[in-house]
Amino acid sequence: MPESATRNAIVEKADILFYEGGFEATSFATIAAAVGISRGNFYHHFKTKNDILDAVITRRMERTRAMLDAWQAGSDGPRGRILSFIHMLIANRTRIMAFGCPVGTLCTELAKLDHIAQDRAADIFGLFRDWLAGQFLELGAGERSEALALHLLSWSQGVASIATAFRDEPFIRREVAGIEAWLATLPDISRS
Amino acid sequence: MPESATRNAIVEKADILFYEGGFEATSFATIAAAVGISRGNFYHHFKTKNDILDAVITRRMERTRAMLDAWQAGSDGPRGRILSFIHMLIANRTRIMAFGCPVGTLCTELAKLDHIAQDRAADIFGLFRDWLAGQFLELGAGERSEALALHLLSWSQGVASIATAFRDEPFIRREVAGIEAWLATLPDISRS
DNA sequence: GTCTATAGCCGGATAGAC
DNA sequence: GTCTATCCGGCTATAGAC
Repeated sequence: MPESATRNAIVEKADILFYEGGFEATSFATIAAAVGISRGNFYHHFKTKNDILDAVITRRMERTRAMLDAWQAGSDGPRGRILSFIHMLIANRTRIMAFGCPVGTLCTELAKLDHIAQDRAADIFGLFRDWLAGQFLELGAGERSEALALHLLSWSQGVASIATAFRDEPFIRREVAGIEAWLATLPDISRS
Repeated sequence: MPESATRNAIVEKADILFYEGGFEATSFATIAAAVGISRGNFYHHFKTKNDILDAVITRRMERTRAMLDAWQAGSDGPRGRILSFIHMLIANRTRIMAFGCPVGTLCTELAKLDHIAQDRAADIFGLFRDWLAGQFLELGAGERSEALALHLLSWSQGVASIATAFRDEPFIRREVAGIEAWLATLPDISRS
């Protein structure tokens, strides 16, 4: 996997276009035009469409890890770090109302296509799940940590889904407030 | 809109195929083959792909209304009727893990395609929202009824999304139990 | 109403010149 | 590495026979 400015540009644009328009609906021609290269050049970097998808998922994994690491480095404590996760819903609200959650919508589309990369896409969710479970563990949730992580992941997915269907921004803010209230009810053994 | 056995068969198969494979990925040829007719015959009944989508959405609206009416006719009281809604997650768990929620995934796909029928698809959610709001109103939730309806709709969407990504049936059952517990915490003024 | 045949376009993918 | 040119197949959609 050699570093190449063109290759990086392709993956970056494909990432955006897959999110905004869906994987299948995004053609090579669309990506090539967005990058500003010919279709022929495209095939020098990626043999098949699945190769691009693979690269996009890899990119998303890397960026997700980097984001989680950055949150981890912030000295907010587990509760503050979970809030960082929750507040993505507010920060990205406009794009969520237009296109849904990037991870959830990709997983769903790949499921319907019965695509080979299904599980790799779900691994992005896995990064969030494991990181959140780590925070809940620090809060003292013990064995319930992973269930709580999945619950919170699921909650955010539901908010994204309904927000997309109804383009309802107040709904997002109301639900985020609800999540914060829920989080506040959890005991914190880390403050002792 | 004349009644026709062939037309009905087309809409019925298209409904299933759109759900299982997605709207855009499902071709006329696929539907025609599933129904057992030629593509030419197809165009006698539907001029464009959007026409089929319209018919599918109309069909889903009708079937949703019928289902909600049936639940309403059951004499369980508002809390029992809300449980009927929740238990769809269990009853349809296998298909949800494979293809997600029929309504949510359609709305999301149409959003990405920036499709004209986006709002009509969201109207199916609207039927559930309004019906659920009616139940919460009966429970005495007053002005909070619609927010509670959207919250429950969102919750079920989140469960469907995560269940699809991880194919995790125990997760579905755990979350359904969580929803039931949440429902039990709501006061009921209808029993007086 | 149902069929066959076909137009015309666009998708992914390849070959080869520069 | 980048381009142009091109192949092949599947797609939506139409025309017209039966």
